[in-house]
Amino acid sequence: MPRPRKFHEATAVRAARDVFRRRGYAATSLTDLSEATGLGKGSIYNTFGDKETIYRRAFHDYCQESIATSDAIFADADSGIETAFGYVRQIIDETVADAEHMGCMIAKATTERVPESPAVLEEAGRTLGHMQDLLRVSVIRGQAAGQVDSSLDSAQLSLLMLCITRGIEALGKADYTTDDLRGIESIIRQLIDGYTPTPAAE
Amino acid sequence: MPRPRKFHEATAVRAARDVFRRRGYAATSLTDLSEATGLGKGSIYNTFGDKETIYRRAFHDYCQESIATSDAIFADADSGIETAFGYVRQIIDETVADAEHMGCMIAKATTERVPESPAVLEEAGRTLGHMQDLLRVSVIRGQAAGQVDSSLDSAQLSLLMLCITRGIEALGKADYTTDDLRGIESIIRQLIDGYTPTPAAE
DNA sequence: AGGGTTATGTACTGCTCGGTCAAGCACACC
DNA sequence: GGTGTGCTTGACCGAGCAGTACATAACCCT
Repeated sequence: MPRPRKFHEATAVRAARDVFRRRGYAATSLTDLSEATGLGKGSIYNTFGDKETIYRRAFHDYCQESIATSDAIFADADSGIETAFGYVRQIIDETVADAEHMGCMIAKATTERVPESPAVLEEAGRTLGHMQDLLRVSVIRGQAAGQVDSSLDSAQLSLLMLCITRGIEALGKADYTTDDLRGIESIIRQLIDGYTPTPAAE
Repeated sequence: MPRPRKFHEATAVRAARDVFRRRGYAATSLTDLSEATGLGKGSIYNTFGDKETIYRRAFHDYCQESIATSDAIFADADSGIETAFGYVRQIIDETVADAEHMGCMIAKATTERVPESPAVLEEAGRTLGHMQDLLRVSVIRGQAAGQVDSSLDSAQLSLLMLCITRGIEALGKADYTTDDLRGIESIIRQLIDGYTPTPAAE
């Protein structure tokens, strides 16, 4: 009986997400969102509630998409540690390809909204945790396959790699070149490949 | 002949800096700045010009202070690579001690203001470049002292370490624990210490 | 075809924003 | 101690903000 919506909710969320990603939370006005989504303010409030809620939806959408992309990369389980390097490479490619410098929304969200918004912190933490889990599986398989020395702590190593991806993202925003970022990938690969435990130190 | 200012300019900049660091650029109002500095709006405009200019001054101040702190750490030239690890440790300590989650202003500035503000990008790039230079000297000395394998590319390795500090900063905002961050320090140290070039791969 | 229900568009609210400005004030110099 | 300079104060501006109210429109079901 009710009048149906004439817009697609997920599409609107994605449009809002891109605006937030470009401008950040505070600098995005409802008018911006209205223009980007094509919805009137009334519809926005009717559908989502206030600005904070739209942002959360948009951020959630971004995180889900990131997770899906990563899952796809890590689906190739047989390559062991190579899969993890592939993920690092993917982050580099994304960073480099991001000509508009929108940047990763997880970084943007935590930087701008934490500690003000616990919901953002929680979603970001969960998403990063997922990435680390994927990396860790890859590390462990690499250890099983003899690609990675088994004495290395897989939790620490996977967190290091997560940390490096976050760092790459940050450096990308400061205009470091593709070659610079690839150099990071290459040296960490070299260090992991060339690691042999010394008898003295554990 | 003119009436002298009754405030200390550098003190006002520091107060403004802290507000910007906490709230970010867009979310900081002139009223916030006025309250934090104790100056009237008129005085602020008279002294600094518009909001953008105050921000740049504040950011510049932050970068200078970061550089000074880092220079002090790296002044101990004899420790070679240990100095670089000390720097990483310092970033961890800062991140952990930052109970208010203000975060590093370089990260905040590049995330929020790039590409909109080229001046911010430039200042951030210069500051990060300085850090990398310090790290690189430390790496090279470490190689000379036999702490670090000489076949490793010092530019790449120093950029990797810079990258890791940026990553640590980012993870800190997502509430990773002190132990997690220390684990990152420990594993990168282990990788560098335990690296031996394989005859096959360079 | 009509009615119930919800979506939509628009005008509007009260507020706060960044920024201005004029009037007075305090000091260093004469 | 007067005078001029430029600092300070606080009222003020138009614009844009997040959010609301309400009349109207569109659809499904009966």
